[in-house]
Amino acid sequence: MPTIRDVSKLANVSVATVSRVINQSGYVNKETEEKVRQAMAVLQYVPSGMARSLAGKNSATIALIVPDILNPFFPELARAVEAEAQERGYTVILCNSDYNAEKEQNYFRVLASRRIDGIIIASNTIRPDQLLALQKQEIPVVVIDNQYPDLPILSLVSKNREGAKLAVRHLLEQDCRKIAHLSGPIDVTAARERSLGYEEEMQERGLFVPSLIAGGQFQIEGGYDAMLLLLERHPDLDGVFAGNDLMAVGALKALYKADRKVPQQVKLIGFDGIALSTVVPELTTVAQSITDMGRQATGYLMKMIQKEPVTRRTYELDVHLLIRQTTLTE
Amino acid sequence: MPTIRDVSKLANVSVATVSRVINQSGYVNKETEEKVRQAMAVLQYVPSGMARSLAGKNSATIALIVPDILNPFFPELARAVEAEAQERGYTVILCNSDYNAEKEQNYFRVLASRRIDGIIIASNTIRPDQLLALQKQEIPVVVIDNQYPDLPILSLVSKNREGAKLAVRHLLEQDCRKIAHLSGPIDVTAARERSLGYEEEMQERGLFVPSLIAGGQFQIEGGYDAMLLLLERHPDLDGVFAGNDLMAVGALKALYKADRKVPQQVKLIGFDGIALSTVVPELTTVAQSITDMGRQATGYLMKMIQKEPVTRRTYELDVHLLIRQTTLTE
DNA sequence: TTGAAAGCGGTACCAA
DNA sequence: TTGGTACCGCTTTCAA
Repeated sequence: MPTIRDVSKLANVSVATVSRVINQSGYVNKETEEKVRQAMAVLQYVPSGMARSLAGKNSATIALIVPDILNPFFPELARAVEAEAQERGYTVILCNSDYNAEKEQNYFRVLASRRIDGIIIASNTIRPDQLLALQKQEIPVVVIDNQYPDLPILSLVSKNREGAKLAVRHLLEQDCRKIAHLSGPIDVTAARERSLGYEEEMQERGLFVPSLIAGGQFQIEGGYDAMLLLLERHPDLDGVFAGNDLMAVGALKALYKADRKVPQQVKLIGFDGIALSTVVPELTTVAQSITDMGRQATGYLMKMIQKEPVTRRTYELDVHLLIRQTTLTE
Repeated sequence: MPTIRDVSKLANVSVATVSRVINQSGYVNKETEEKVRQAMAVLQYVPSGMARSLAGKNSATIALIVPDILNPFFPELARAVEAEAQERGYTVILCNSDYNAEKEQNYFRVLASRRIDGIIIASNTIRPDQLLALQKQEIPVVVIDNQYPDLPILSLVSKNREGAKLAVRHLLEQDCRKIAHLSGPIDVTAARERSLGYEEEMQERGLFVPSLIAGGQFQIEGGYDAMLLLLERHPDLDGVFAGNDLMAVGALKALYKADRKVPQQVKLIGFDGIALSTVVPELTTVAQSITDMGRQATGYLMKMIQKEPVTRRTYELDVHLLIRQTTLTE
């Protein structure tokens, strides 16, 4: 691979000059610049990103840490982050922690050694003090799907509570009265918020019964098991609000197995709006703007990296009801 | 951030010595080593990966290029690649090309500038000459899901043709006689192979009719549209072999819309074995060992990176039938 | 407007 | 066993 020196020799100028034309910095004579560009073209020269980072300051690389790349929510997020980053000349390192705190720790070591410019974290295993530690090391961090109200941490979350209320209200409008809830892991903020939204809305109408709630992982399995449990407890339930779409799919399977017709006997609504939710029958869901979330997260991170002023607080994104087949009795 | 020099001062040794203990290379006195380790711990020293790469030779980074991160096949693949790479101390850069040749070209520039150690490519937009060019630049490449029989390119593919035959035979055993096929994009090797398998198997029994084939993208939409088309052409079809699981899901939706009962009236089988295929009803499919594929690809790549001898040819992976609900009349 | 040279944080060869 | 030091490829003063 040709180096900057090769170019400088071929163009008969100093490396400093070549560097200037590469970076469009400082004064360079038009003709000189042309000579240099010629030389670069001839040699097919591509500057070494590593050397640049070492000499300069930034690595033009950010990391995205997700807890479960198999959950379609995260590929969608990754896609948006990656697209936005690429447009700004940044490269994304994908870190999949598999909900494993140890793997996550390992990532932090690796990322530190790479002098990453910033991190987007969508993981619930992480503790706030770790985030603060990163910031003290001057590493900008944006958190997704988790919030720390009293800490100077920039985070992006959907209006989970509000979305849950939308969901419950929609079920009520469809004449459901015995509405169950499949809640996600309590240590996940989003899951808690959604459960709270459900609870508040049900309380308000005097419909709340604790045994209508069953918990599980944010996965198909978790939804399946929880649904089966609820059907046992309340064979007459007529509506289900699942903590996320994956759980809703699990619930769908359980309902199918238990011979409940969806939506005729039981109406079902999920949360997330992942593409997969267009199964048969298509899932009604509370959709998050996953792409917006990814793009915005990347945008905020870039601002922090460029030391532009950003308020480190929680930003909330709108959600909207996506009414499809599982709640409609046509 | 502390540097190797900070450590050397604190430990009262030279940077060379510190470097030796970091890399466990050369002779170092036990006690000296201990001193150095102490110093590293005190300073919380983490060597700069960039500097190491610049001075040494490799970047300990590989890239994974996928055409569509939203297709669950690829997150599964990415997960495996990432896991295997991490175990070997490598970092993975994820590149999502969205089936866009231009984006892909851009990636090549970026990756070259980063002096990536190797690339795993699961993209059909790429041309063999580009792969050869990479190899000429000493950049090891492993291709997934595409093959170049006459070129010295290491590639990993599932036994697509054989899998297709398995699928068709299974449908035949379930008494299907009018079996349609939703084929993927012809420029994707895997899609072609699967179509060929279907064709051969049908020909052999004198069941082949060209109009039983309809093509589309390897996505839900593509399957949906193709299925609708086929139903129009052959309202009496009783079996469907979809080019991949996503298309099968689309087909499921179309069949549902057309009021065909699956599996009672029409039996359906997909290809891939992605987790999502456990929708309702659960999809029978020809499963690839996606995780194996990812791990093996990474393994071969590592061998090439370490200049171990590897035969650059096409390696085929077994597939197996995963019989679930869409082909079973209980 | 251009060039010389001092780093950036390591590695590795050669002496001591 | 250890240390001195010349790079790796690029950026960035500082002078010319």
